[in-house]
Parts: sequence; C-alpha cells; structure tokens
Amino acid sequence: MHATRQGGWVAPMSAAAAPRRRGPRRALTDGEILDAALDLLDGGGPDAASVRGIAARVGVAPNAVYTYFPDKAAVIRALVERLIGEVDHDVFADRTRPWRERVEALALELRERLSAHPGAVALMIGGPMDGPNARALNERLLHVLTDAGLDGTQAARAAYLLIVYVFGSIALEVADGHRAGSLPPEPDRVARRQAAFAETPADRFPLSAAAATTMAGYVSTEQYLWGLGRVLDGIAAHGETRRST
Amino acid sequence: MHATRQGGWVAPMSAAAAPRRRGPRRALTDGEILDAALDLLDGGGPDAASVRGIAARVGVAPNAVYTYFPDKAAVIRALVERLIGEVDHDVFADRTRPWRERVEALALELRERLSAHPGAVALMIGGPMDGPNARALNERLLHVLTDAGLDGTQAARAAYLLIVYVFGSIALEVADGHRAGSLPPEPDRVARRQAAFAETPADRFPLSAAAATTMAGYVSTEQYLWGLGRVLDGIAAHGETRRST
DNA sequence: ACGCTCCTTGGACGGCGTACAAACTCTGTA
DNA sequence: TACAGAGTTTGTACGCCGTCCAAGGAGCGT
Repeated sequence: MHATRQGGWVAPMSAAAAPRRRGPRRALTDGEILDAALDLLDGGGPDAASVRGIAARVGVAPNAVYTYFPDKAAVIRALVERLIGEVDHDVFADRTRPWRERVEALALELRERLSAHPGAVALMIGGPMDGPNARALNERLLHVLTDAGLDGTQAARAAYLLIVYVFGSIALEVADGHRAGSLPPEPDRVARRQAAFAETPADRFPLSAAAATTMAGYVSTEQYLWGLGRVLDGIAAHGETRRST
Repeated sequence: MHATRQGGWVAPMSAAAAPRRRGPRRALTDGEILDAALDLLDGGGPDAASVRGIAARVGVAPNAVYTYFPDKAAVIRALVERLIGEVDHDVFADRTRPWRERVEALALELRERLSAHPGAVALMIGGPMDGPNARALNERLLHVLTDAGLDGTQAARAAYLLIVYVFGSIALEVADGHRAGSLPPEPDRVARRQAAFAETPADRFPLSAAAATTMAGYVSTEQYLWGLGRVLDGIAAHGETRRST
C-alpha cells in the first residue's frame, strides 16, 4: 500500500482529496516536508537534505516521513517536480512573439529557477525527470518548436537538444563552483577556483590558460546565452536546409 | 602531510618516483585502488564505490586507503582523471582533416569512453574536472577550434559549449536510463521506462507522446550526432557571420 | 643492533536510510 | 455508546557509510 503509480511516475502517498482518513490526524503535509527538504538543500547542499534532517526540522521522528513518501528517492522526485512546476509558462506561451525569443525566455526562466536552488541540479540529473510538471514543460517546448515550423520529428530532436543544453550548462556551472552555494560551506572554494585558473601552467597548456582568463571574465549568463544562440542557429539553419532541398 | 597541490589540483599522495621509503613496503599502488573503485563502480553504480568496498576488494583494512588518498573525494577525482586520460588523442590530432570531423571524432571517442563506465558520469559532473588530463583534453579541443579559424575568445566559448553538450548528453542519457548499468541491478528499469513512454497521457500531452515514441525509436547515437551537428552548424555559422561583417 | 619512520590494523564515533513492533488516535459500525 | 480496526507516530535496531585514533608491526638509516 505504498504510493500510487500513473505512467511510470510515482506520486506521493497522500490520498488525493481525502474524504477524511481513518487513523489519527496527520501532523504534517507533503508540502511541509518538501519545504524542509528544500531549506536543508539550500543551506547545506544535497548531503544535508537527509531524511533525518528533514524530520528533525519539522519536529517529528525520522520514520514519520515514510508515511508521506515511500522512500527518500520519492521525496527527491517530488521536490524536483515542485521546482519544475514553479517555472512560469506565461513568458513563452505567447505565440505572437518570435520563436527564438520564446525559447530564450524559457531557457532563462528555467535557469533562474534552478539557480535559486543549486543543490537541486544534482538531484535532477540523478534520475529521470518524468513527473507531470516536467512533462508539461516538455510539451510547452515542443509547442514552441512546432510553432516555429518544425515537424514532429525535428521538434522532438531539437527539444531534446535544448534540454541537454540547458541542464548541461547549469549542471556544469554548479559542478565548477561558478555558482555559490552548490556545496556546503567550504569557504575557500572560490579561492581554490581562482588558484586553479591562475596556476594553469601556461607553458604546457597555452590555449587553456588564455581561455581560462577569457572565461573567468565572462558573466556566466553571457556565455549561457551565447551557447544557446549557437544551438538555436543550428536548429534554424537545419530547418532552412531541409526546407530548401 | 597530506597530498601535494599543484594548481588547484590535488594529486594522490604517492611520492613521485620515490627513492625508497622508510617504513614497511606498501601493499598496494594507487592504480590498484583505482582499479577496484572502477570495478565496483561498473558493477554496482556510484553507491557501490565505497571506501570500505574498495578496501575489501583489494584485501586490506578500510583505513589503509587513507594512506594512498587523503579522502574519498580524492579517489573519485583520480578515477575521473584516469578515465579522461584514456581518451585517444590521435584520432582528432590530425590537422589535415576537416575540423568538424575532428570535433565529431572527439565527441564520439569521449562518449565511447564514458559509456563504458556509466556510473562515472555522475562522479564527473559532481565536481570540477580540473586535473592534468582534463586540461590536456581541453587544450586539444581548443587547438582544433583555432585550427578551424576561430580566435581565442570564440574558441573558448565554443569549447565550453561543446563540453556542455557532450557531458550534458551523456549525463541525461544515464539519468534517463537509456544506458544500461547506470544504476545497480534494478532489473525492471527498462520496463519502467517503456511503461513511462507507453503511458504518456496522449490526451493531455499530445506532442510529448508523439515525441516519446519518436525518441524511443532512435538509436541514441543518432540523436547524439544530430545534436552535435546542430551545435557545430551554429558555431560555423557564427564564424561566417563575423567574418562577413 | 637500534631507533625512527611509515604502513597497517582494530576499534570506535557519528551519521545515514529504513525495517519492525508497540503505543496511540481517531472513524465507522454494531 | 462501545468497540474494532485502520492509520499515524515513535523507540529501537540493523547494516551501511566516511573517517579518526591509538596501537602494533615492518623495514631503512645509522
């Protein structure tokens, strides 16, 4: 009697619109648990978001959590789902705007949402994102691309490419520590990165050294948009090619 | 007395070309520890690559590992470095071949190496890849791009974009379970994925449903090369644009 | 032959995810 | 109104994990 399945997606266990359950009143809600998990995630990185930590934060025995979610993985999935659900669809739903603007808006919105919770990025790429909100977002992206004139196959491929780019970018940023808060305190993290940049052996890796100083000067959003621009160029060019042949 | 640093990169602790140490002979080498770690990683996913597991596999007490590496993170870093070091540079070092072919060769080679050890992908994006081998690989990529006529700034940006694409693709493939062995046994993983595809609610997400069936039919290498092609198109087009203006 | 250095080990600490059984609280029914 | 049973919460426990400490043993330099 653990969790109901629908389409491969394992939902939390709260009876949907419960008519009133049998036993004693539940002390918590799924949302409160996710709130606690997110707080811990933001405060101390993925490792801090432990079942015991969550339980302690909401003032409950560790095992009580397992009444709300079948296991820790389900908590993580639900949390990821919630974060994806916070993406504002209105920004890129407007079909009168150029499709590139719409995709850029989507990419920026997604990045902004995820950047608020860097620890969550590791959780997202730790498993498939196949919850309802993730599906809805994918659907929106496909809509934009078909609006741009791509057929079903091309839209599918382009959507996957864009997803790879967006999540890959953010994941690498977090991994490289460009984005603060990706890991627990570790106060000298920035210093270590700068040292790594500075001490790149310029004699052995001259191009890397030059590139490092170049990249270090970028506002990372700038590089993000540049890469996105190239990806969109490639998608657009491919459409033109196919149309002209 | 733990580990020597050089340029932000924390190397293993074995004295480089030791003239013969004082105490008793070391029972192991760094390499043997990494071998064991890799075996466990391949066999049981990232969780199986534990310090205790490694120690048991090489027939030694868990603590003995800490004589070779300062902590588990260092073992992981060294392992990632080794895997990156296995990439064959000769394939794309040939300056007579077109630059697109060379980048494609690099991308395919890297993917092949990482696909042999799916569990390692999560480890790579879990921290910065700033070891010597990673730097050398980056240097090679920059060479190819400058050979293609890009200036330093553009080469740096394009290289970062390509790195994002390659690692993002592989990471998402592993996360989605398209690549077997990414996690422990979990025997019905493939079945779950197929179920997720099949049970995509076609009424609520029609485009996603169509895309899912489309993507499911792809050999993933095909999609990988398609996306890479678009990225390269975008990079090439950008160069043309700048050159013509 | 001795002393010192270094490796290795047993044991322990605190933390993790989670299974089990008991205590308790409430609802539906008799 | 009383009771049965469903459902929540908790204490306890198991087997993992990464890592520290103190003790023991092995080998080189003197």
